[in-house]
Amino acid sequence: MRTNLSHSAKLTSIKDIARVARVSHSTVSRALSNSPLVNQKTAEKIRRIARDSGYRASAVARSLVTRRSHTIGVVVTNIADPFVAGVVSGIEETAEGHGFSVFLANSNAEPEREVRVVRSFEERRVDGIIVTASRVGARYVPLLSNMRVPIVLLNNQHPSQFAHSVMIANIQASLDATRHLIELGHRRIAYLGDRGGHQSETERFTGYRQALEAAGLRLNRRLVTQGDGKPEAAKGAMAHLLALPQPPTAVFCYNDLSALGAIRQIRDSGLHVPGDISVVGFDDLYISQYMDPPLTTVRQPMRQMGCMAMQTLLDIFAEAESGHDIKVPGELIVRASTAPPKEKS
Amino acid sequence: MRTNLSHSAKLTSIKDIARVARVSHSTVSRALSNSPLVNQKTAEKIRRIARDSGYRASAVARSLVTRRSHTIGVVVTNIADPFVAGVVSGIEETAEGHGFSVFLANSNAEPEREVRVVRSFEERRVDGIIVTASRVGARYVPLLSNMRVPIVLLNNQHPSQFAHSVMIANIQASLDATRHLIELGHRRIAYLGDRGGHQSETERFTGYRQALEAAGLRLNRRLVTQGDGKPEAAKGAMAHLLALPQPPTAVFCYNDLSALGAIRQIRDSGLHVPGDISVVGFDDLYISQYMDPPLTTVRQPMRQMGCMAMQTLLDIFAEAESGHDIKVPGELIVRASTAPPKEKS
DNA sequence: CTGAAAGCGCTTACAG
DNA sequence: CTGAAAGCGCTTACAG
Repeated sequence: MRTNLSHSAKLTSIKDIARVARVSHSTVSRALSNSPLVNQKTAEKIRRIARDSGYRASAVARSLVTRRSHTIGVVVTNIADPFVAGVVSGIEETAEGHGFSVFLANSNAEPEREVRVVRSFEERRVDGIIVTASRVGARYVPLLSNMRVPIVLLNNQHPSQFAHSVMIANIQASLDATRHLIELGHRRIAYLGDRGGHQSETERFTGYRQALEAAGLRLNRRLVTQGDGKPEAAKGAMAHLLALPQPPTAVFCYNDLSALGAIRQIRDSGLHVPGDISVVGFDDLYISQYMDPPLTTVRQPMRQMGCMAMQTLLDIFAEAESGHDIKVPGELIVRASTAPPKEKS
Repeated sequence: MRTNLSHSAKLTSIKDIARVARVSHSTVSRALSNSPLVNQKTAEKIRRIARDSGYRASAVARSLVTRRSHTIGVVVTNIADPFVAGVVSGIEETAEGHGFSVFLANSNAEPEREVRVVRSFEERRVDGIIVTASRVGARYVPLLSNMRVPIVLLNNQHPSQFAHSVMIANIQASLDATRHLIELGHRRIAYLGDRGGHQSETERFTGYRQALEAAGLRLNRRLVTQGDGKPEAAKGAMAHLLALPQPPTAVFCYNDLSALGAIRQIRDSGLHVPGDISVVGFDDLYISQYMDPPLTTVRQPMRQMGCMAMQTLLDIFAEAESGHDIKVPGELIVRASTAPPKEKS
């Protein structure tokens, strides 16, 4: 006598299955979690019933008792930023590979919203949180440090001592990028930054400054300007640089999107890249190799950094507390947007 | 006598709060959900205690009893695709605005993985699912149609009749784009498609074909080629078109990323856009206006489409079952990558 | 307005 | 190997 249950009504709980299998719900629970504490035959029968009926165990009920949700929360400024998307892709990849689901929330860089989503993550009892490229200020730190779940910060403004972090080695990478321009023969090198005040910005500027210094070049404040990490603002900043009595022959940009805007402006002004002005970016977005000209830039291994952040969380869950302030080296990718300056300056 | 609880040990459940407030946990529950069934003073006291102790209600416990998780699952092929990122951004925005959290999962366009993540969403008891730009084939449909939660498909291959959908009006938009090229005077217009077989691809090709037909132009099969929606494959396909004895004077691409690759190849072959060849894309990604030349393309309101998909879900939850097969019009954005052909053909 | 009770769907000692 | 029992942290009739 076989139990044929294909296409039968859905069994929605362990009790339903227990009833048709004529065992206790404890046994069903054990069978479905492959516990050895259950007779082989019985276990198989139970599993078959579960499969045939399309039963799906409730992760929420399980979470309630195990106190582990196998869920993490990821808060990003803006998922439409290609850097962020790359990172999230890496996070999701390794999370999924370990049976974790990921909640994603945009903060739009609004402090209140960032606080709100972190709060909601707490209520959902996530096992950990990753915060990517947050620019939210100091008032955010206390909230984070009060949390009972581990937090990993990725390229964040305020690497709080309460949290673990994954960061690109901004200073060294920016130094490399700027030195590349110096070695090409440039002397009037501009820095087109992000909005001031956060760590990545400060560090990238520092690398730029150190490279000039090491080459015995004077830092010219007029060649230091700000965008906001997006093309439009960079366009404006570039226009400003081009209007200078002595415009730069090269510009190191905070990121690739800024470089995109800068190049657009250079073109609109009737000049050429790299003929008239060399441009270097930061990120190596997927599209940067297809830009015109293909962009010289610092590669951040975005996916990999996402993986690392998730792996850090997994290590912490497993209590394999290793050193968790990871510094990832950037890599200078030289393409066609940089060349020796036309004129000697 | 005031209860001062700032900095006290964390109260982790409603019972803990009940104890210090000297009421039953039922009353605490009511107070925290702003039920009118509780004395004003008592309610305030309870809320103060909760606030001061950093208490966070467990959404998982609540979900278990209410059978609503206020959670949705979003499955995407690849979050690093800028179109997808735009859509997700819209979804998240309206979800957050209505107290919903979103699970994000990449399928990498692998059928097994897509099935796996949908299954995991079921276990997590999401209230609804949005599937974006899936290319997963027919074997996926039965899984979806068996689900007990509402599903919204966004620009999907197989708009199953079991699910609701939000789709760009591919045919009309592609017709407009191709007609734009015809009106500029082009006669040898190529179509650089995606991999065959899915709906968006088929429809965009149909629009292209209809435009030619309407203008009395013959469809030339040699001018129809395939990429995979990404720049690299498009580059190869473009190289193929350029090698033709009679190369096209214009090319309509499946999407902006394909256009990016096509333009790259045209440049690498020493030709100019739009001087030698006009190029039209589809999507209007954020970067497309900054490309060189700025890209003529069909705008898909990605964020808005994401909002619509989420709103559809919200409507269904509210049982305001309206018509839920939304067709969104595309908009042709004419920029600098298209111009009249040099030679008369 | 308030509390005791039942129950959401699981897991896991505990006792056989 | 199996089942009865307790409990995870909530909500919500039900009875006062």
